[in-house]
Amino acid sequence: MQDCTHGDPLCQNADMDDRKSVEPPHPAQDVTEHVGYRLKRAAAALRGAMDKALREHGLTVPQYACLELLDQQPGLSNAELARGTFVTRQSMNVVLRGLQDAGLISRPATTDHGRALPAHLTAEGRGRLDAARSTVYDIERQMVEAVPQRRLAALLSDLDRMAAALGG
Amino acid sequence: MQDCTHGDPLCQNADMDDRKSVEPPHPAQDVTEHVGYRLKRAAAALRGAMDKALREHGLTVPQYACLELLDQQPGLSNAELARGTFVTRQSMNVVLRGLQDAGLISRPATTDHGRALPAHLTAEGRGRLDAARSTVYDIERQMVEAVPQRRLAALLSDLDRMAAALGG
DNA sequence: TTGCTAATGTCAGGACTTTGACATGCAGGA
DNA sequence: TCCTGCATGTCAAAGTCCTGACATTAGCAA
Repeated sequence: MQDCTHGDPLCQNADMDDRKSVEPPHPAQDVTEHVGYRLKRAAAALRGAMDKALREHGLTVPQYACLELLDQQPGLSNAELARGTFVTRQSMNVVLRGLQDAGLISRPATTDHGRALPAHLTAEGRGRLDAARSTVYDIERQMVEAVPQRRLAALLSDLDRMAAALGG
Repeated sequence: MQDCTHGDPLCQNADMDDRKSVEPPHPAQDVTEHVGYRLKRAAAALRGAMDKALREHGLTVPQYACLELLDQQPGLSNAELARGTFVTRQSMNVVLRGLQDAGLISRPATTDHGRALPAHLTAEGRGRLDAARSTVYDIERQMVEAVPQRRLAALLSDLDRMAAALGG
């Protein structure tokens, strides 16, 4: 059977089989067995890999996420981008200013209707995104290939279910 | 911004390698379809829920994770706790200092062998942990109950596989 | 012994993110 | 009309986290 896949000295339990048979409502005795811990671990691994890969392109993870969202849905506002990348409006505001200063996106100073300022990719921004996208997609492929293909859809669904259950 | 509701399992495409397949509304690749996006979303939801719940107990998420780890494995050092919570030694150092100032953990100023300083929960720290644990476990239960029980083990395994594939 | 490597704790600086707050603009009903 | 509620953009302050760097210590090999 599978052993402790996380290679740190923090997994000292030898009774994984017992726990699996008693998995219902009661939580496990070992935090490293908890769903939250695994989720955090996977997310941290993804974040770290993306961080390293994007640094070579002069982008941070939130910046890349912002560019990717703007590429698919041009004209998104600051608040919309914030919701799409799971950060606050204030954080996204900083990100947008950085991208704007770098000339990767453009935003009108004013608008004739409402307060939302639609952002758009510049030519340079699109180029930077295209360059960075390949490395990010490589990372994504590594993740996808690590899980059995027949379970991928279920995995995506379960991730969504968990997020929805927590009001994500 | 339109939200693509992927909560239903109908959103599964049989061929994983062909990313640009079905999905009537959006013909091309949609970032919200990517594993990384879903993972980030679920992790963000968990983080937010834990953040809100722990604030009532005067703890941050890293602080709680640190206490939980120390409860199960007393005597862990700063570096070991950092690895266990997926942050750097420096970040964990800050967390430990905060917990120490709050009187929730204790750490010797020196050691006779090596440099690692073993940390231990104080009585107050254990009490605070016990109080916070119930709310965190409630959140965890919400997550677990959102996914079909027969898929839970596979979900945990797949999360580990993805993390391992990225060198987590 | 001596030197090298790896791991640890710590400091400094910067980058990122959050909470809190305030002002602006639109849509609804009294 | 007014005005209340809601969403948005922005500023300020604090907290959090990271990268880079340095000194200390144990373990191992020549």
